[in-house]
Amino acid sequence: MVEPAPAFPQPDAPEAPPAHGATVAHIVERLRGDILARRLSPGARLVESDLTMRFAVSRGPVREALRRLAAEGLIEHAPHRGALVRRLSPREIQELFQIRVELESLGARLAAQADDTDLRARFVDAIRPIFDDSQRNACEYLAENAAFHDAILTLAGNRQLRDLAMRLQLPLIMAQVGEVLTPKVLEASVREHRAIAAAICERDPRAAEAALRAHLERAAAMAIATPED
Amino acid sequence: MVEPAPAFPQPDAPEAPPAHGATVAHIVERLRGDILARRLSPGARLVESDLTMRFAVSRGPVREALRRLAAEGLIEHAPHRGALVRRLSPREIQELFQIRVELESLGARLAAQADDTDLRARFVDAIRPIFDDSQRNACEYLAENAAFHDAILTLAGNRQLRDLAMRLQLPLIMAQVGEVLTPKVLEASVREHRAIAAAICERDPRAAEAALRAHLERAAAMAIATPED
DNA sequence: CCTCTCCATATTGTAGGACAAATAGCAGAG
DNA sequence: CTCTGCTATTTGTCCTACAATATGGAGAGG
Repeated sequence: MVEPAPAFPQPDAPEAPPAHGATVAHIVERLRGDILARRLSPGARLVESDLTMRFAVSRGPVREALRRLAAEGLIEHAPHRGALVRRLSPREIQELFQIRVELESLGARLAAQADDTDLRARFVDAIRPIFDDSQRNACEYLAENAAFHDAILTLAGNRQLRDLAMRLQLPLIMAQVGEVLTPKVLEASVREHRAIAAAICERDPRAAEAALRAHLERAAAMAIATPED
Repeated sequence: MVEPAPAFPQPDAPEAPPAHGATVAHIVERLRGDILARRLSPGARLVESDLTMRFAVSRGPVREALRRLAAEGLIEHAPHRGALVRRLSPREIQELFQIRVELESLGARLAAQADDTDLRARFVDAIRPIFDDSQRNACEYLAENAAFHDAILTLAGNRQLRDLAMRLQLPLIMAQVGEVLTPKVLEASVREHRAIAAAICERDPRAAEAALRAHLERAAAMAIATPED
């Protein structure tokens, strides 16, 4: 009784269930959204019976959804103890950033070397938002940031790399460190994005990699400097 | 009835089931072993009902095991079409090697910089087998190779990196390209391992990274040069 | 008064059966 | 020969039930 009821987003909204065969996917999406939007805070328990009621499905799909989220790294799962929303320690964040730097450096290099005219055109199109000069709030920035990094990896042309980067708890990290995103920080990030984009458009792999490394290393330093949530 | 029975490794051995709570893990291990040892060839179908009979468990654990293997990337899973043992295309292998190079380069760099005396001692101990001068067969080499690369990542001290590398279908790749491992190739690989180990022991990050890059790039070239299985 | 052991409860792990839905392969019509 | 429709296999989901385990509290003992 230490907790005043988990306070779920929608206690029992009708939740129009999707077509047959998409039940699990639906649950996964909902829960992922709740976790990344911090409607479910890190460390929160995910009890199967609660979820069966919330989504009006049986335990089977719920369990599968939890497994998938565990595979994505969004939740932790201990035998007989249930699932918890994952909480990243500063050390884990630091380690993940260290990996991300290498992965995205490779991506930037490959993107700068990409030859496909069509792909490059789509890249330019996808990153258009970063040239918008209006102020962004944290949420807008997170979306723009995700799209920008994804655009680079798409242009890079290494599908495995793109998949891997997406599955690397990057959203989780960003959600957890989202609080330090002051307007000044956001502005600096956007400027760095533009520098990276410029290097890629000019087909300068070294500059692109360097700019991306600088960008991520600054971000990592900031993220680690957030000991408490 | 177009198939003469999938010819499973052990059609219905007793399969002493482990303690409660370990059923899924048990199935996962068995199937993973079968896949990596190529007792289940790439493209083979994994039908749930067959597996329930083979392991004498219900569909629940089987489905969960398949999900976990899918998350590991060892099998592919399409809705209503079931699970197949994953088959890597040359392109995928190339892409994965490209990623692996970056990941392990980072690992080698970190390992060469590691300060922990105890960890270093354990590293030296773990890589002892690579200094054995006797001939290896392909299977022995694969085990030694896996242990060697794992030892580096352990010494590197970045747990996320180690986890990620292990879950990167590296074993699958090695199993799929295992056929090109002629004695001469093995010998060259072992020599390269020793060079990498030497650089790490001498705490020379640049040399360690360079040696590892060379090693993997040669391996990648060989792997891609294997169009057919 | 504090600590430790034991038990009741909540929750997960697994079984087994049932049915709907969707894919794939085959047969027959055009 | 190609296309259409059907059927069989397989998966997706649900339900119920029970075993096994962790958790937290009650009571005994120091």
